[in-house]
Amino acid sequence: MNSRPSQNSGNRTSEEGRDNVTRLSEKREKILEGALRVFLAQGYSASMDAIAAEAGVAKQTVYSHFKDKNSLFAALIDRLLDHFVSAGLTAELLALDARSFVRKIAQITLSRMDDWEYVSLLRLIIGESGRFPELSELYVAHMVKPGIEKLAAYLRANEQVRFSDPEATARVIHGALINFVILQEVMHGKHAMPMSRERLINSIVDMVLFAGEQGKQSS
Amino acid sequence: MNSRPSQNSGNRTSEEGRDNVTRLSEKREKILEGALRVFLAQGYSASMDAIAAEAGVAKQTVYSHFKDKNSLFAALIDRLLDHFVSAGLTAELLALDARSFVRKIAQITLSRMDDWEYVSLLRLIIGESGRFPELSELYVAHMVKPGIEKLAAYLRANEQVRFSDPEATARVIHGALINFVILQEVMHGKHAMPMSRERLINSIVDMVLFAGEQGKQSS
DNA sequence: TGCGTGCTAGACTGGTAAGTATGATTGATT
DNA sequence: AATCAATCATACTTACCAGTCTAGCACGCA
Repeated sequence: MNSRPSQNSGNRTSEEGRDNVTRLSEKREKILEGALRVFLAQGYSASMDAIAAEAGVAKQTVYSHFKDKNSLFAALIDRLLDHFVSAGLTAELLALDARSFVRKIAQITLSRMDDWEYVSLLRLIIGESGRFPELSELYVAHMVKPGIEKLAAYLRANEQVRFSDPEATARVIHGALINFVILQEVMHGKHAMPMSRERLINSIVDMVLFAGEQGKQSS
Repeated sequence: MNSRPSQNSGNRTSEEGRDNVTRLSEKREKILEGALRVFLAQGYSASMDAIAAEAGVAKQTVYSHFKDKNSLFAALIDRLLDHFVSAGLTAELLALDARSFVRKIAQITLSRMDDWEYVSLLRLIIGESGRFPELSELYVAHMVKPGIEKLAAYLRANEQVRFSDPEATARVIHGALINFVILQEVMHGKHAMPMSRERLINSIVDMVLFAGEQGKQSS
């Protein structure tokens, strides 16, 4: 179990002639990558020995870059949240008509179902939201809130649809999408209750467009 | 930390004259109740000593009723799933008109936000869905699938609405509701992005009714 | 050449936890 | 009164783990 030979046997093989700063961040990078794999696979209970081994680095090196397990974990989640912050929702999307816009948003959101890292991160953040409420609040503040707000802003601004409460409507759309990811992938529901993404997307698009249309006619 | 005096000091106080079977299940019950509080509060990493102490029972007694920690955990989750299996969705609800029906379903689902046990169970099952995939599959099979199927059956049968894909529509509704619980309570999002249940419910009801109406007119 | 820095492997400390073992107590049964 | 089964408190074994410590190695710099 811990008989990992660890390729680099204590010496710096000649091919690394970079400056200090670069080397420093290289180790830090390796540690974060190892921590990513181990934490996402095993949860917070993963051992620091396992992380050091996975990173191909001495345990002491981990502690020279991160104060303790908590700090490493928090730094990793921070990093992951940065990485996943929806770069989507910008510029060209906003120019789309309502039908294409909603469909595109849905496709982008659901495409993350294929990303093991994203699915594991979701599970980890929800699972540790008792022990680390700050981290789940970070997730909400950095990934959920901006996404819903942009979606709501689009719904409010677009001429083709009108909702009495665009904020709440945005939540319905977002919730339907994210919960699909949680049900199918995080909770392994795809075997017991399979459903194609297209069917979900079509339903969402229909509901939004029909309801948005209706909103225009009344009031 | 473990200086808990444990009221009952090794003797059965006279007021319990029940038969063996009753006493047996009484202990088992106490253990499960202690395990419930401790597991839901601390997650699977809770210690067996803590559980025994919380249950007011000797550790050995725990092991005489449950093979090991895994079995106790699984038995507890089973029990909790049974307890939460939506007794709703029966009889009188089905007789309601579409608007009242959807609203009622939504209110029932969201009312669980106030239930600490339900919120903690959700967090626990999702968090441990990596380590215990069977349990999350149990959750899906026992709580999610029946609920969505009943909802879909209603949508399919009701005359007032028509959807091209009632199954998918049911998922949208369910996802919007459950994700609201997860966001607001499990992930502590209610401070960063507050929203009243009524607003969400109104949006869902509007979307469902407008879209269901539209489905009738076309096709 | 010699020093400092960042790293390495590995041992160690102190604490916690799962599961087992022991021996006593108690109430029910015979 | 003797026995049995369930329970109790406590201590033990084994294992893991966070975090520290040691001693040595390799590279860069002066």
